[in-house]
Amino acid sequence: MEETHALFETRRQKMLALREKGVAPYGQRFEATGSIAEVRGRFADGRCERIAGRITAHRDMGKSHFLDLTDSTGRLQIFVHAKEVGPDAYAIFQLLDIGDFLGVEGEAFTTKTGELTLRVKELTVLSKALRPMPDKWHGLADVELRYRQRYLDLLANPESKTVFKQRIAIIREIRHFLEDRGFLEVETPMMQPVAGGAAAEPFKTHHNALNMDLYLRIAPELYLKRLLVGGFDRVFELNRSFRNEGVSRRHNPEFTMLEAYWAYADFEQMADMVEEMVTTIAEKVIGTLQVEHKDAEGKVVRTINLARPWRRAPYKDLVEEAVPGWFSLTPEGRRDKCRELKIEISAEMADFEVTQHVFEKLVEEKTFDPCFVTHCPQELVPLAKPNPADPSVVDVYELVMNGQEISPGYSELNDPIVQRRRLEEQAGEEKQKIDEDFLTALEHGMPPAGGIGIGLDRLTMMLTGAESIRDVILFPHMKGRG
RNA sequence: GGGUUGGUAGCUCAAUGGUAGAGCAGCGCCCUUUUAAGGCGUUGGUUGUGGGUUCGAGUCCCACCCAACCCA
Repeated sequence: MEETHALFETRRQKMLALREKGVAPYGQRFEATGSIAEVRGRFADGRCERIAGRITAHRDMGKSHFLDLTDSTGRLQIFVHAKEVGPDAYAIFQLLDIGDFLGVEGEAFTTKTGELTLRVKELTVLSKALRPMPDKWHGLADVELRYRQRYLDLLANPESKTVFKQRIAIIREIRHFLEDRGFLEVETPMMQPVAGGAAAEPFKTHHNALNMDLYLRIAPELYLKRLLVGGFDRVFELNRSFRNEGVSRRHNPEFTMLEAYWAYADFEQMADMVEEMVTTIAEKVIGTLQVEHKDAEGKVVRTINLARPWRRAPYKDLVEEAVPGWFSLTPEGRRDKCRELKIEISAEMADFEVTQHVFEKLVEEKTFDPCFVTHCPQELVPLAKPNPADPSVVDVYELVMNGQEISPGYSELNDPIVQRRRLEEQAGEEKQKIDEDFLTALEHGMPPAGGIGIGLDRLTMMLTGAESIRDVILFPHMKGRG
């Protein structure tokens, strides 16, 4: 797209022509009498108003021109006629295009077709657009352009804008919900000397002045727990974490996570809270507990029922439901069963991994209504507290919905000796991966606590019906153009 | 990483191996109440990039780039 392109050049010439007429093509502040929605709301024939917005349509009738002016609150038709604005302003008007920003002053009237309109008396050029807008009727369909040039997607596709407004509302309501319950929002380091709190590959960076390597956090967990040690009983953080792994429909290298910790609570109270939080938000933001997911043609492909109470079931029961008799089989019998069910497994997999694979394929991917999976095997969640009655399982829930894992919740491990042993086992030879400062904090005493993590991007996908994480992240990660 | 599909004008899309087209946008003209305004005319292309086959390639073959989907 060279800048000598004819469409670009035509608009650039118009911009220069404006300058020659003494009109600044990139204007100053403009005092409107109200937003377009406000002006619409108090519309009365004969009333004088000043509005500003982008020109989004132009219907040229010869001497009469009807244009749409659009701001973030809505659209209003304006009427431009040489007799109303005078010859000088009309000459300026003829240098304007769809996409330009314009301020106008005019008198309200209603056309014979009933359209609310401003009869323009005075116009102020606010900004000249040098590149054309996307197709007004078809919008911007090219998914690659929609992601790479999100501003065009937002301008051309109203449904895309709606999803992002819903995302903003979801995040706002989560904050309200937690603050109402006495949780304090905190900020902890995104650059950490040791990337802890999850098993994931971190991004590495370097601090020049201190000559030290740092990692972008893969989770805020270990710092939030330090705050429990420090006497903050209810804390949460709602912000970005980073994982240096693949990009897919469900993964973006930077993603938004909510983590919350509640002293003296356990995983079941956390499950209660998550259930209440998600249903409250769904009702406030989406307006329903029956969330519809549609295909490209607009046909409903599934409906997620968020009505309470949400199902809670032990991991083993769910696997048995999917494959009756699974836990009576020998390890070899389970592998045979997988072949029979056409579930791919590899020879190196441990037995618990084979079961987990069956869980993912036959339970997780087929569970659309929310379900708290409890009593997960200890091997799957090495950092969690063992269940007092059955040490082979841990006091953890995994919330599954929309075919994905959305949120884990723990009764947090607060025994510093056991925590050290677990971290050492996890780190193996790589002792530098152990956050000693965190272990020191635990040794000073951390109250028993419940904790949760929720992937905000996936939660937003579930609530808005988006099928790709790129549809809920304004500027998703993309490869450089070749 | 593997497979499938796709990339053509600013945008949305066509085009049996045989002259690269339409709608919108743009440009010019007509029109004083339009709603995707309308009418007449018109500009605009290294068909993702680089090779190859062929008398002739958007189309067939190879490599690469980017994207979507599926799989790992």
